[in-house]
Amino acid sequence: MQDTYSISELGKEFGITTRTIRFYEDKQLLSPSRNGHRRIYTRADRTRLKLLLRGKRLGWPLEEIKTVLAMYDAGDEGEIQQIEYTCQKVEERRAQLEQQQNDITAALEDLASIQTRCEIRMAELNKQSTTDTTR
Amino acid sequence: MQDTYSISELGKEFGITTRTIRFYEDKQLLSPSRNGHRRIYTRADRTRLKLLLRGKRLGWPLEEIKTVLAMYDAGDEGEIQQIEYTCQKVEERRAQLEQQQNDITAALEDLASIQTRCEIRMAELNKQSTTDTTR
DNA sequence: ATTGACGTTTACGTTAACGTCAATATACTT
DNA sequence: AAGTATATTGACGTTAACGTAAACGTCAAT
Repeated sequence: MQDTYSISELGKEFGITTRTIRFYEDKQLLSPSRNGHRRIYTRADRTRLKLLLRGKRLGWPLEEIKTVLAMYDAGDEGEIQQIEYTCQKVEERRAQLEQQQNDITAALEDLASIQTRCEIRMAELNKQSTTDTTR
Repeated sequence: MQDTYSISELGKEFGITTRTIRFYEDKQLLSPSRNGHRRIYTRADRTRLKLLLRGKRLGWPLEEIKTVLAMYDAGDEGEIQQIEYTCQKVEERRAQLEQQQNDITAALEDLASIQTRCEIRMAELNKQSTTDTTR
């Protein structure tokens, strides 16, 4: 485990281009420190990117991912207003995640039924081929 | 439960614009019948749209949703090639869904921990306010 | 006969999320 | 000193997924 990473190292590790990483920075989702002009990513930066990509896999737009990342930062700081706002955002996100969970469950069930139909059809096809007049 | 639906009925029911529904048709995700020029949606069409929107909530691009919808249609028809292709697609999708499931589990855990931190911070703030010198 | 609600096609506009150069800098190696 | 690898910013291009607006058709109600 390294302490810091270059932009290309992170790109390789996560299978994304450096352009993409810079784009995320441009959109203020990342803010690495610099050594001169060069970007240096700490472990915290890397974790942030990891969370970002998880959001992507869940289909969230970057703006939404940004607010989620902000929740990580704002969870134990700031005044009442800020904390209550964070709490509310947490609840919203939880609701959406639960919706997604239900959607996934339903989708998996559908896939199972499609698979069953496939198997039945395969059996049919095998039957046909064994009694086939062309043999 | 109606037998058929107009485009605006479906739009209202699912909270999307008619433009969106027509766009999906243009992309060949739907293919309603017509009464003259007017589109008529059967229950099957409605189900298709419902599945489509579920895919959207899971963050799938329309092209991917299209192949998934094709799986529903191709599950019990066609020759070996076709069925095996469908089977393979089913597996791919299952893998992605399971990945998403894991991501959701992780995200929910993170939210829980953020919530805990929020509560701790709230307690701190309450403590401060009760012993506050400004009172 | 016209108004209003609903529908149609056609076409251009917009935003998000990058890709693709190009020109330049820096550092290490040979 | 020259080459190679890796980095930088800046600018323009691209694709997906619609939005928006124009111009028109149809039918029922006023």
